[in-house]
Amino acid sequence: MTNSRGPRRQKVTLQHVADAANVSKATASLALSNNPRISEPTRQRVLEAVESLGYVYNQRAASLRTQRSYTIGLIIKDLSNPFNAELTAGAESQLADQDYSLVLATTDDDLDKQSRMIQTLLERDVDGLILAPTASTATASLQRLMDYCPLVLLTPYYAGLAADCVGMDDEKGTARAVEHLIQQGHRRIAFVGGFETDLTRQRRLQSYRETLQRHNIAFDPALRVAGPVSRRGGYDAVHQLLNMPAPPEAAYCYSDVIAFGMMLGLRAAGLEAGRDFAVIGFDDVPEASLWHPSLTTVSTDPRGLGDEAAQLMLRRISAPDAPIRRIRMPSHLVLRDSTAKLVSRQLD
Amino acid sequence: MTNSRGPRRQKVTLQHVADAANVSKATASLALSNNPRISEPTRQRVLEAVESLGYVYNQRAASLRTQRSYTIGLIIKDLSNPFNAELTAGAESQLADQDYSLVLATTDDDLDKQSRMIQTLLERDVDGLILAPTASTATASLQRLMDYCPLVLLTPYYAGLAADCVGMDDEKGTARAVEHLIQQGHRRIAFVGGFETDLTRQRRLQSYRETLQRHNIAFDPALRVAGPVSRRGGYDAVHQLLNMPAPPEAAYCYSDVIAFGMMLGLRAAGLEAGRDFAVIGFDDVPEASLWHPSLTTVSTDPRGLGDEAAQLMLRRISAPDAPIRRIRMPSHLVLRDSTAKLVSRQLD
DNA sequence: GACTGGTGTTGAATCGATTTACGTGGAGGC
DNA sequence: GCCTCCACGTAAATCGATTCAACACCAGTC
Repeated sequence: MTNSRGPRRQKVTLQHVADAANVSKATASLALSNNPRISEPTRQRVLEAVESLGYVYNQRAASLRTQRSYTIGLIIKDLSNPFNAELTAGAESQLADQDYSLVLATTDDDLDKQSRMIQTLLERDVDGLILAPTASTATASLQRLMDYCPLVLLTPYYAGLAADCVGMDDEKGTARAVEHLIQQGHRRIAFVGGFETDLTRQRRLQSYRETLQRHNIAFDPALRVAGPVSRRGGYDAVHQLLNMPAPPEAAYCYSDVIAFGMMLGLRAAGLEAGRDFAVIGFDDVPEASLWHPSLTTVSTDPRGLGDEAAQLMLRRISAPDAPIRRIRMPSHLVLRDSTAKLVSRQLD
Repeated sequence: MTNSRGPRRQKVTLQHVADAANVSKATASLALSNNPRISEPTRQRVLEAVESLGYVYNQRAASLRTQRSYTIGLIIKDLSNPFNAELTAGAESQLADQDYSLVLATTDDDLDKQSRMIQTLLERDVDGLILAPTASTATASLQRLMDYCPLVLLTPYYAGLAADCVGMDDEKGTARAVEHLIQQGHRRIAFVGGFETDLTRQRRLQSYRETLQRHNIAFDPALRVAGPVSRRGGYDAVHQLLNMPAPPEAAYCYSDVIAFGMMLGLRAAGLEAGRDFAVIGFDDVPEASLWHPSLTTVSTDPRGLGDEAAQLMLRRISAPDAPIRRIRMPSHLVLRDSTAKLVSRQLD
C-alpha cells in the first residue's frame, strides 16, 4: 500500500480529447458546446473520448478567453450571524441554479479587512460582487469599485451612489413596531442598541423619530441608548433606562439579541417583559419564538434577501446598462408575549 | 446623468503596466513578485505604473500557468443549519489567512446535486475540495475524485477510503450522554431520530448500544425510533414511545432540534422534560440554553471543525504525499435542566 | 469542365499571466 | 586589449480553452 494521496492522474486537456477522437482541438471545443456546424457522428466520437479519458472542462482556462468566470463574490460581515447565513444560503442557491459559483469572504465589520477581501475577489476575477458594506466605507471607494465589476449592495440604498441595492425595509418595520407600542398606550418608548456609525441603525432611528412625531410624541434623546449588538448590550441598557427620573415603559430594540439581553436585565430588576415592560426586537431569529416570554419582533426574510441580491446581480450582468434598481424587502411585525398587554387589550 | 452601470473601465493588463513603466511584460511580472534580479529603481517604476493605472492582478490568468488557483471548494449540505454555518465560518477564516478563497456549494443532502456540485467545482479548478458527503455516496466515486484533486472529508472516517478526515467524536459524546442517563438510574433509554442511511447516526447508534452493553443493559430495538431530523420528528416520536407497553423514561436524541420536538411532545402529553422524563440532545445549538427547560446536550465546536478541515487541506496541498490524517474533534456533555433530576440527586 | 454553395473541419490568433534561456553593457582581472 | 563575469532585462514559449477566417470536399448547375 502506498502513501501517495495527491492527485496522481495527470490533467487531461481538450487536446488529449481531440487526439483521442481524431479531430482538431477546435472541433472538440465546438462539439462540446453543441455547435450545429459539427456533425453528429463527430460529436459522438468527441463525447466518447471525454468519457473514456475522464476529461473535466477547465472553466478557468476558458474564462481567460471568454472573459466570464461564472463566479460571484459575496462579502458579508460574519457568517455566525444566522441572518447572514440565511442570506448566503439564498444567494448560493440562486446562483447555483444559473451555474454560477459563489466565492465567500467575510470582513468581521473591519474596514481594512473589507478592502483586502475586495482586492482578493477582484484578483480572482469574479463577474460581480455582492457586498454588505461595513459602517464607514467611503462612497468614493465604492464608486471606484464599480469601474471594476458589477456591484450589488446589501443595503436599501447608499447615499450618493448609483448602485443596485437590496435591503430590508427598516423604515416600515420600525414604524409598525413603534406604532404597535403607541397603540398599547405607551408614550415613553426607548430605542436601544447599536452604534451611531451603523447605517442600518441610523435608518431605524430616523423612522422611530418620525413615527413618534406623527403621533405627537416628543423625541427624548435620553431614551436613545447606544451599545453593542449583543445580549450584554441589552442587559446593560436596562440599568441605564430604569435609573432615569422618568423611566420608559417600553423599548424598541435594534435587534433581537439586544432584546434578549434586555429581557434578562429586566428580570434581574424584578420586572417581566410583556407584563411590566414591553419589548420588541428586530430580525425574528429562531430563538425569538423559543424565548420565554416569546419575543414580539419585526420579521424579515434573510433568505429572500440573498435570493434577490443574486438575481439583481445576474440581471446586471446580462444587462449592464439597465437602470439601477433598489429593492426593499418587506418586513412584518410578529406579535408574541413580550408585548402581551397589547394582545389582551385587543382581545377585550 | 447617465444610466450606464456596467464597468466602464477597460481592463488594465500587465502589458499596459509594462508599457507605462517602459519595461517588458516579463520585467513587470518579475518586479511584482519581488524577484531580486530586478533593480530597485525599475521595481519602483513598475509599482508606480500599477498605482496610476489601477492595475489589478489577474490570479485567474496566472493560475493557468502556475497550476494553482488559490481556491478551495467547500461542499456542505445546508447553510441554514447553524452547525454548518459555523463550520463554514471557521474554514473561510483559516483559508483567508493563507490567501485562499472559499467557493461554497450546497447539496441539500441530495446525491445528484452533490455530483453536480463536485463537477462544477472541479471545472472551476479548485486546488482542493472539502466535502461533507451525503448519506449514500459511493466509496468508488470518492476514490475517483481523489485522482482529480486533494480531498478532505467532513466525517471522522470513511470506510475503505484512505482520505484525510475530520469529524466530531460521535462515539465518546454519545457514551457520555448515555452514561449520564444510566447514572441517573434510567434503564429504558430511547434513541430518537435520524434515518438509517445517515452515517453519523450509525456511529452514534452503535456507541449507544455498546454503552448500554457495558452497563449490562439489554438493547431493545423498540426503543430505537427513526425519523426526520426536525422538531416534528421529535414530536411524533414521543407518541410512539409513550404508547409502548413499557415506555422509556429517558431519551438520547440524535440532534438538538429533535430534542426540542420531543420536549414539546412531552408537554402535550402532560409530561415535563427534566422532571418526568430526561432528554439529551446533540450539537448544543444556541437555542439549547434558551429553551425552557434548558437542554442537556453534547457540545461540539463546529467552528473548530471548519478550522481543522481547512488546515488539513492546506497541509495536504503543501505535502501531497504525507500520510493521511483522521482527526476527531472532542465533544463534551453540557448539563442543563432537561436532565435536572440527576443534578439534584448529585447535589443530595 | 468550370463555377457556385453548402457542409464540416481546422490552423492560428487570442485571453493575461509566468518562467526559462538568452542578450547586452560595463566593471574588473591579467 | 581581450576575456570573464555579473547584474539587469527581455523574447518567446507556455498554460487550456475559444473563435474566426480559411479550406477541403462534394453535389448540383449550366
